Amino acid sequence: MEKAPERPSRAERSKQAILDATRELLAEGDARSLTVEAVAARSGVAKTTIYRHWRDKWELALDAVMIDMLPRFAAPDDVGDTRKELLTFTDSVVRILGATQTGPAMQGLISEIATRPELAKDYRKRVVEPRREQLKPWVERGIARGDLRPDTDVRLVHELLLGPVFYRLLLSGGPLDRKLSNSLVDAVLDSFAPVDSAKKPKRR
Amino acid sequence: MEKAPERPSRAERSKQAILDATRELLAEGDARSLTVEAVAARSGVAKTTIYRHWRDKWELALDAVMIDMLPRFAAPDDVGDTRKELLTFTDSVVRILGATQTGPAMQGLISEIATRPELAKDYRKRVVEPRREQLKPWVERGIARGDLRPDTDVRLVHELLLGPVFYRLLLSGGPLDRKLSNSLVDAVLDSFAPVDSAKKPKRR
Amino acid sequence: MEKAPERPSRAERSKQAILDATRELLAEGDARSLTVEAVAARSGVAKTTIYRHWRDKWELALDAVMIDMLPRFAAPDDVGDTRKELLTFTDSVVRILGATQTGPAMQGLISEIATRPELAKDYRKRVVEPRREQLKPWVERGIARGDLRPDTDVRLVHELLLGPVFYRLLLSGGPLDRKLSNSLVDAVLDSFAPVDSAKKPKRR
Amino acid sequence: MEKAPERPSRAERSKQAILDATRELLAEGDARSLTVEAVAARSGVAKTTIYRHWRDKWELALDAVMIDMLPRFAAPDDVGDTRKELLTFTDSVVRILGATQTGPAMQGLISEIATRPELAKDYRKRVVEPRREQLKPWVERGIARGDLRPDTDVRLVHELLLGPVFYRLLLSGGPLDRKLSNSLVDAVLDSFAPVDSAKKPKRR
DNA sequence: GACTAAGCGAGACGGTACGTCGCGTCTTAAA
DNA sequence: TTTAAGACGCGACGTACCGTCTCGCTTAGTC
Repeated sequence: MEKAPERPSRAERSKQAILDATRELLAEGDARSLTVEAVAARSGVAKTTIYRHWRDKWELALDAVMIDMLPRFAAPDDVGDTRKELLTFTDSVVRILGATQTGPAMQGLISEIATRPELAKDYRKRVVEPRREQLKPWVERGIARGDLRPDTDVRLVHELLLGPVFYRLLLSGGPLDRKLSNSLVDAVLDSFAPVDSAKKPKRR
Repeated sequence: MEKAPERPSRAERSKQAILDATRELLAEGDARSLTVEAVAARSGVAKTTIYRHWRDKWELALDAVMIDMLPRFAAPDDVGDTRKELLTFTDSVVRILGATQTGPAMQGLISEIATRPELAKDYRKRVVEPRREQLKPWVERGIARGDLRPDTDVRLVHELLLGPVFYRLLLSGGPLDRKLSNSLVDAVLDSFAPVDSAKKPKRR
Repeated sequence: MEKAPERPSRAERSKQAILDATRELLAEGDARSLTVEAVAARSGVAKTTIYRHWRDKWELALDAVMIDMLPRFAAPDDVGDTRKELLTFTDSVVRILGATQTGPAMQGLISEIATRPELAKDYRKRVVEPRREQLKPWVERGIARGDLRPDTDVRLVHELLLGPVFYRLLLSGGPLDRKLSNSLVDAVLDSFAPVDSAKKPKRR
Repeated sequence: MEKAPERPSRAERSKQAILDATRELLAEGDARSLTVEAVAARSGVAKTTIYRHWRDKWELALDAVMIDMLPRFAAPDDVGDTRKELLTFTDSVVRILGATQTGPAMQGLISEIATRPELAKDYRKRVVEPRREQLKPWVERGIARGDLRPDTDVRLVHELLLGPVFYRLLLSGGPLDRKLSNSLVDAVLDSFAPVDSAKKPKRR
């Protein structure tokens, strides 16, 4: 006989409740003011249960942030236009950080990520590297199309596109908007343009 | 008769002792594990005295970090070579963050800077803006020499040069070295090269 | 099968440890020099735990003092002799204040009791009133026996017997001894003697 | 030529300002909440100056209280009526403690007086003993008039009259009013009435 | 009538304890 | 057996006042 439609286990259910509560709380304040006690209260779960699943509140916060962040990564579809593709990539990040609760959350979380090896490793594995891998086919198609130099370094492209975004989020306070994405993509396209590229007009 | 060489006031002396102790402690751990109590103990100063001069440990930490950071800013001397000049600018930052205690300190401090308006404002006024102002004459000379386009945006140059550095420091974990500075300067020079620049060989 | 002899709960155990430590410390100094931090250290309990059970050190001190004071109240047994009964009452107080650590403790505590309504209320409810109630049957028997006037005011008797004792403890510094109790009881017996009492010799 | 009317020295003037400010502050709160800093601010005097004249705030507070208390002692005039005389004595204390700021001040001060030998000594010398001396002629006249027994103990009379007053002020919280003074004087008169006194009606 | 040293205001300092917060652990009782 | 509920040990926080210590400026009193 068929099993009922997979009611999640008790453990799964409380895990979910915890993550939901965490995301709610992150949306209300920033990660710095997140409190395990508040998460427990909000989710109706005992503090003990939280610690059963996460080492501490930072790992929990990182997990919660990822839930909102990961699904927003743009898929590396081929739309036949390198600029458009890079813009899709860059702008998805700009919007996540600039227009959702993920921005403030990352602001509060970043010190923990930067200073704790486990968190840093986790973040790189789940975010930095996937995003780099995702960028790769786009860059490769750009090279194939003659929009980028054959020796274009994906890593550097990645850093030139996202570094300034985080710099604004964390330090300079500049606006995270479409203009930024555009400028960054332009800069990268110019920077890695083939040496012998026809002197076509460079700006949109 | 000559005056004695101006012994600093008591207030100045304890302020200095506090800042020194803070810098020592930052050098030993990161900013996250900095403790007002430890600063007091190390400096031989009462906790109260620390709170008399700084709102909280983060403002203290920021001040202490600046002491090490600000004097390291390269002076915008004219050496007649735009690449060299931009490299001086970029590399000074890379070295401060990559080879001194300022790197770890900033890692622990950044969440506070990013989330607290007063700290953010202070940081921008004392670091971001001066650095941008400092970059301006270099960029202007680059334009004058025909190495950069006349419409080159100093702000964007600033962000393209430093954003990736912080991205490595905080998230991607990539190396902060001479190679990075070089790549960034190359990218910027290519990106903002005049449209009609002679097709001289682009790399060193 | 028999249950084990009810090991007290953790909460009870730490409460007890706190009270014990407090009583020890009160015995060593007076209530004014009592420190929550010292109580915590002595009892091996966290400061927080103390504040979980008592608003502040004064409520704790009062509780601790009561532990030593309350069980010493003499029971209002009928021994057939009004003088003896009143003496028992008075002397129990004189001895508690004069010969145990309760005296010094009360000296340090009294300002708080006198100035803080909650403490005052607590003290009256737990000490003043019970003691007055306790005195009542003795006075009533005294009236029945013809040793006291029928309109003898228990409250006033109470105050005449104890007021001078506290006055010595707190202000005049006179000795708290058997002689005092005797004098006070004599005074009260004379004061409230029936108008028509036979002119029996008035002193012992 | 005549000297101007003796302008007090600077030291005297600031001493006075300090005492005035202290009395004002005592009138606003109780002695427990008195702070040296507030006294300095209110009197426009430096903290140092306060400590030049008083060991600590308690000695200052005691001095300030005495200023209000001492002049209120009733003079032991002979009005030809023992009851009236004792009532004058008792009621002056009841009114000082019950109707002026001296009551609350004493409540906050008493623990210091009781626990610190210097303060206790000072208080006894300036208040307890003078008051006892003052009571003496009244008692003696009472004996001479046949209202009191020849062996009447002034000290005990003193304690029976004032002990209950302080007991109410500090612990029982009963009213400090004319009724109390009356009851106490009655009790004392009855208590120390000559053995062979005519059985005159005992109450007013 | 100017000079000088004591006394003063202002206010920072070292210090003790306060009462609070949030962490991560441990206990207890119920489901 | 796993969980919710919640007390606990701990470490640091930022605050309040204490009593002390400079530091110039005033202010009497002395030459």
